[in-house]
Amino acid sequence: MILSDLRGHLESRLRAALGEDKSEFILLQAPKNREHGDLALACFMLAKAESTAPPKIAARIAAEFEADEIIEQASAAGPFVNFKYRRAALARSAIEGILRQEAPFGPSPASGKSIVIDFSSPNIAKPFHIGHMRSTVIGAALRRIHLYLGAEVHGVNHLGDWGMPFAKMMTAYMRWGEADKLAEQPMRYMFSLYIRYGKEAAQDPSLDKEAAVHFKNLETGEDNEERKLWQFLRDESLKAFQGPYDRLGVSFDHITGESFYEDKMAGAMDRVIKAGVLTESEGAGVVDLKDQGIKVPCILRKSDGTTLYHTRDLAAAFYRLETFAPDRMLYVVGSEQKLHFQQLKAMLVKMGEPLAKKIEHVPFGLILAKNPDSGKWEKFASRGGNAIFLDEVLDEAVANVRRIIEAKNPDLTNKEEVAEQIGVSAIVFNDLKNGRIKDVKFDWDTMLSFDGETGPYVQYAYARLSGILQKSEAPEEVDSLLENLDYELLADAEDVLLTMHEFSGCMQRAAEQSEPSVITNLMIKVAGEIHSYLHEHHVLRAEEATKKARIALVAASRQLISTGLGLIGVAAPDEM
RNA sequence: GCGCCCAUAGCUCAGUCGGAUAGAGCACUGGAUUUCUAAUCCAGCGGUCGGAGGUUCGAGUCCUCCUGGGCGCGCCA
Repeated sequence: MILSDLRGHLESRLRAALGEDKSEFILLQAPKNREHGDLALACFMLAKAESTAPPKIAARIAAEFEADEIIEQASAAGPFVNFKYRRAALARSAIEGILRQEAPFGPSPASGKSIVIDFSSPNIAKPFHIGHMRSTVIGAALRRIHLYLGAEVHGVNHLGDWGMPFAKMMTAYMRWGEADKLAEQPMRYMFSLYIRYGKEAAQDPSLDKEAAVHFKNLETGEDNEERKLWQFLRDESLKAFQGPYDRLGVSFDHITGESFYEDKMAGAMDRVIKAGVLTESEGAGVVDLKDQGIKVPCILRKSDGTTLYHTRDLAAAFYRLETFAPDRMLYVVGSEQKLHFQQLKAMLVKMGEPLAKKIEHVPFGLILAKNPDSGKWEKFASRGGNAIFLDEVLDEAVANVRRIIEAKNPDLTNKEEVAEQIGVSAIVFNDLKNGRIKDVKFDWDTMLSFDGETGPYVQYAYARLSGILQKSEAPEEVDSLLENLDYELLADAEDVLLTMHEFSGCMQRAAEQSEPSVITNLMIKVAGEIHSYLHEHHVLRAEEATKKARIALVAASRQLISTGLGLIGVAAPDEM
């Protein structure tokens, strides 16, 4: 049994030394300046609790602290106590933990937690454009992160396959559509009809009324024309979406769109009525939320009797609660829909449903395009037809990678495969690099730049490590790799090792805050430290014992980067 | 008008529960390669953390107000 959790070890020692009642004041933090130490305890709060001066407490804790097999020393510096790990313990815990794939470096055993993640959720009969990417890659990353942490995860693609947007498509087709063109290229053809609808509906409001009728027919009819068209377009859309999903390496546990709840909405409405919160307003069925601090009521039934987004989300929430018994229900949906989820939660609170507490909206920023005339960043308007299709972006990135490969590594064997991996990854990585709430400024130069903090930068570190490992002819088997290893010889790798130890905390934070960028940034940091280390320390030319130790370090770094990139959905080719 | 989000280096962004001297990348300048892959590394340049108050031993981080930008605000999703 190895001890991977060095911080936990120090924490429990301090709790034992200071008393359990002080445990809330034991806040360990890595000093910004690593020269101070590996972990620091700020004594301000302890000092307050004992009403003495912080430096005094710090001095006392440092003096009374006895070194052990993990902690080499504790030293007071003003109001701080700085702790330093033994370098061998630091190296051993990270390298063995990673190579043996023991939690927290490896996958955790089943936690018993169940988590539903609603993500991607594109509207059917529309092309998969750049705007759909964020929910898709953020949600997919969260799904993998929670799986790694041992949760039972239900990733749901809540397709927009019901309601008015689809009714509008239908209206356009029924007015202007031609069957043979639809059969030829369904998605492209429907998109052109959709743009036409947008233009004509702006002039002629009767189109929307017509759409409402079609929706009513769809929702009430059984085997009518609307239903057949709906089935056809849904099937075609799913086929078409598989392309981007495959390229992005995204998978779902359930593909259940809004239509899935068609027969579950009546039950949900019954619960609303039973809870006594449904009222009539201008012919519609609404739940007033003023007492919940929300001015806008929630409409569940339109005056023509048809359902809405809220009705389906309510039915979906009940269904998921009963089917998956989740601890958390995450909705990876753009920040512009914040009010919607506030209303959904408020409505459930008003109904007295504890389910409300489980619902978490995971909002993210918009993708903005630079207006060439004004120079301002603006939202992409898909209706205006200036949407950028995801395939277009990925193709462009891949083409750029091809050029770079020809320039830098023309002898690479599987160029096309690697170009696809690196190109697609660069786009995904770029999306998951910044905090999800930030708007993404879509800029071709940034998107296609592969220097510095980018996917290829991390992949390059991985490829270098792979190359060294291959040339080393080291055994693949972990036990022999670690046999008779002198960890003292890795004291010069302390920066890499300390960063490796951040993995566990980053995973927790990424999961709790639904923030995959934490992992992305850790990978940049690990890759940077590896690049620096390899520059200054030769592995294969080192003296035998040192070489053995460094090979283990290389193998562990490679494994950790592989894990991290895997979690955010970025490929790790061995050569590039 | 009301509500929510954002504002940190020229640009794009990190900054963990409030803790020591605010960090990266890009761009720019200079340097490193008979190489385990230079898609790399090292150094330099660059800051009124949007502004003003407040809380605190301590604020980029918390509170209030203001400014600028974005998003949203009943039968769309």
